[in-house]
Amino acid sequence: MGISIKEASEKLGLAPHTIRYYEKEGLLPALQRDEYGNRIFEEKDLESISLLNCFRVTGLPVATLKQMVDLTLQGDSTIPQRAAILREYKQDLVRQQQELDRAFAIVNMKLSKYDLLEQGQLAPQDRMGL
Amino acid sequence: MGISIKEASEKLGLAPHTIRYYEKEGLLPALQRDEYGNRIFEEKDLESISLLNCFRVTGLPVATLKQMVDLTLQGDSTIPQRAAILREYKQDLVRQQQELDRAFAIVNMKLSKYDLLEQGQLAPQDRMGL
DNA sequence: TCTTGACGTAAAGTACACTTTAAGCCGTAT
DNA sequence: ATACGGCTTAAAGTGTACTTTACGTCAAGA
Repeated sequence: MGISIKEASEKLGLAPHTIRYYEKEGLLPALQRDEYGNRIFEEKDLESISLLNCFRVTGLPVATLKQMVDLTLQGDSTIPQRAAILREYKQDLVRQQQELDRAFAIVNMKLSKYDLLEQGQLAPQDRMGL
Repeated sequence: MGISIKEASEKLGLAPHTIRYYEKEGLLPALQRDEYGNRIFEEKDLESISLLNCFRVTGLPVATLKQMVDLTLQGDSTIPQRAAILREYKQDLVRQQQELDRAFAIVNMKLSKYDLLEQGQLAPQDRMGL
């Protein structure tokens, strides 16, 4: 049925330690164990972890994820609080999007400038920092 | 002519300490001082710091920024190395862009689902984690 | 049987980027 | 004249998210 932490780790691209850490922090409250106490991962667990990881790598702190999980365990009455957290998080995603756009623009500009310089097409006074 | 660290800090939205930290790490090698040793910031310094900050908040480590600054100080012969760093960084920006897109999609889906649930329009079995 | 490898826990350690602390100098306002 | 606010330095401290270590259990293969 379910898979081991090693297999889950490989499917998710996360270290086994990181998954144990997430469980210890209360991010995976429904994880099953086998007769020896080993964690068993089903498809829904992999999806949960993948979602947690997606939010994590885009800047949502572990503590906030924990808060969301706890609210979810309390039932539908906490939906307004969860929605509030998500709306704030979304604002942050927008900010990150803007920063990413700016970084892209600068990198592309510099890379084309480097190309021209390597071909000797650009005068020195047209150069810029970094 | 130039402005103080306090003013620069306000213009950039960075703590004065952070700017001093960047200078100490070698990220600002050309910063001028006044007769009392106080840092003086000109427009080009603000631009440099703003660029450094843009790259930083989009995941480029301080150590890599330092590497770029050092290479730049060595002249045009290091352009190939700088271009290589920027290309790798750009790859990472693409990865971040994808993660951001996924996070946006999930957040939007959840927010609309919350809206429907609050209106009692959605059956319980249609609900999802978090 | 015994070693190997994967799993477990708890706790300490690491990496990164600041951030705070401590101590001191400088020019102006009271 | 002396206290205040802003600047300086060097070094220690903080927060976050892992990551590593140390130690122990278990089941299968040589």
